[in-house]
Amino acid sequence: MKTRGRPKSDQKRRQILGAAVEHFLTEGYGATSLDAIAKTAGVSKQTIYSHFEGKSALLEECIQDRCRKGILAAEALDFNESPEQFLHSFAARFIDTLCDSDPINLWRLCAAECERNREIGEVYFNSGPRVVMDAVAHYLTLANERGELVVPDPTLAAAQFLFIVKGLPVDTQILNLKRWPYSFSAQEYTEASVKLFLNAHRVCG
Amino acid sequence: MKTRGRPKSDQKRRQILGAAVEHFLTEGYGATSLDAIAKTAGVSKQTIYSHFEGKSALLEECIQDRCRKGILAAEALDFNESPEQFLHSFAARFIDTLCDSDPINLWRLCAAECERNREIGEVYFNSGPRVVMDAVAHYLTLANERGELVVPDPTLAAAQFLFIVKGLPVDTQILNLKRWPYSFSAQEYTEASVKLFLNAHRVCG
DNA sequence: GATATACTAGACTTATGAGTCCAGAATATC
DNA sequence: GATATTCTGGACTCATAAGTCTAGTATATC
Repeated sequence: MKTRGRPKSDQKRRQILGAAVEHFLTEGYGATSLDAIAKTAGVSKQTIYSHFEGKSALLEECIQDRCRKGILAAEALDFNESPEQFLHSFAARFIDTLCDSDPINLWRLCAAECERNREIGEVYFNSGPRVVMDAVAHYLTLANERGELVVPDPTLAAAQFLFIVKGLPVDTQILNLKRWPYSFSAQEYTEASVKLFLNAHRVCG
Repeated sequence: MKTRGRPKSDQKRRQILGAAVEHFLTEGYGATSLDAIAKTAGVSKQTIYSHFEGKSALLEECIQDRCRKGILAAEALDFNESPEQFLHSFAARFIDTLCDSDPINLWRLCAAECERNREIGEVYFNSGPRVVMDAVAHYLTLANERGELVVPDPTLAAAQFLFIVKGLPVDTQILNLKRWPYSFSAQEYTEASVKLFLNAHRVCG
């Protein structure tokens, strides 16, 4: 079903979305102007209004778009690895992904705006954290069935694992501290956290 | 050493700070106007500029002020309790304190603004998280010495404990989700997290 | 009482930005 | 080629807000 006249360009739409993400992430919602987005996108302001309802709707679509792209490459997971292997490599990659400036700024943006726009929190949670949690929970279910770990509630355990691993490095990054404020290194923390988790769930002979 | 003329009123200063905190926390930095703060404080705009350098400096002082007041009542801790008692009650109170709308909004505010104002992150960390971490680390040191728990690095372990306990409930609150998205309750999560920690650090044999 | 400073109320400047409007050029369908 | 729609570029409206200024009043010290 084609309509008369010139069709809207998907190319332009992507340009706008890309420029908007860039500005929103680095400058925040309030400090970003549509004129700036238009200029960066190489597009006239009117075109933005032709593709999106307004600034707020544009933000929602940006979050959605960015979450989809930002998901941890879950396809590369090997669910047959031992708990030690799997959780260590998962933790390392998870932290590596999350502590980049883009995901950090995305979280800042969501945290700041989701009080005034409730869709944002939903969109973020469902396309980000939820997916990662499900992947870990799936592995823990398997490990439990294989008798490698004792995990009565894999979903709960997955949440615990992710929060203990990400909590400190991510919060530290978010606060933008001038220097690392702890007596231990980031790597030490990650490894200790994986060990803590394994230790708590190990099979007692 | 008194100066000539009418002295600046500390009362006015507190009024301004109180009103500013209120607006910044509920509306965010960008959406708060100095006119609104002046009106709420019952003070003229000029008086704000007489007490503070400008909007940005006012924000810094607000964060500092709010952190001091928001610190968990650490004085009521009983370091002689058993690990089970201490950690359970600590976790419950910690979550209770953090999940109130004020601390949540304070975190949102810090997260959003500390990229553009690096002092904010420092102030927040030192007057908030640092203090709580130190208290827990102190208890874990004692418990380790008493042989109740095996805790090689109390500071690191304290961080792990706090992040596993707070992570899920706080993040959920921040994202402002419409309904609780997990298969377990918040209370179940907290208790399971304390147990996980105890289990990993328990004295074997 | 003289003087210096704080405070008020509101006007004022300046800038910025969301959203609209329009005339013309580009690109699609019929 | 007629027609419908998009895209452009810029002008335009309207609102808001940071920060300044001023004239008058209040409150402190000397």
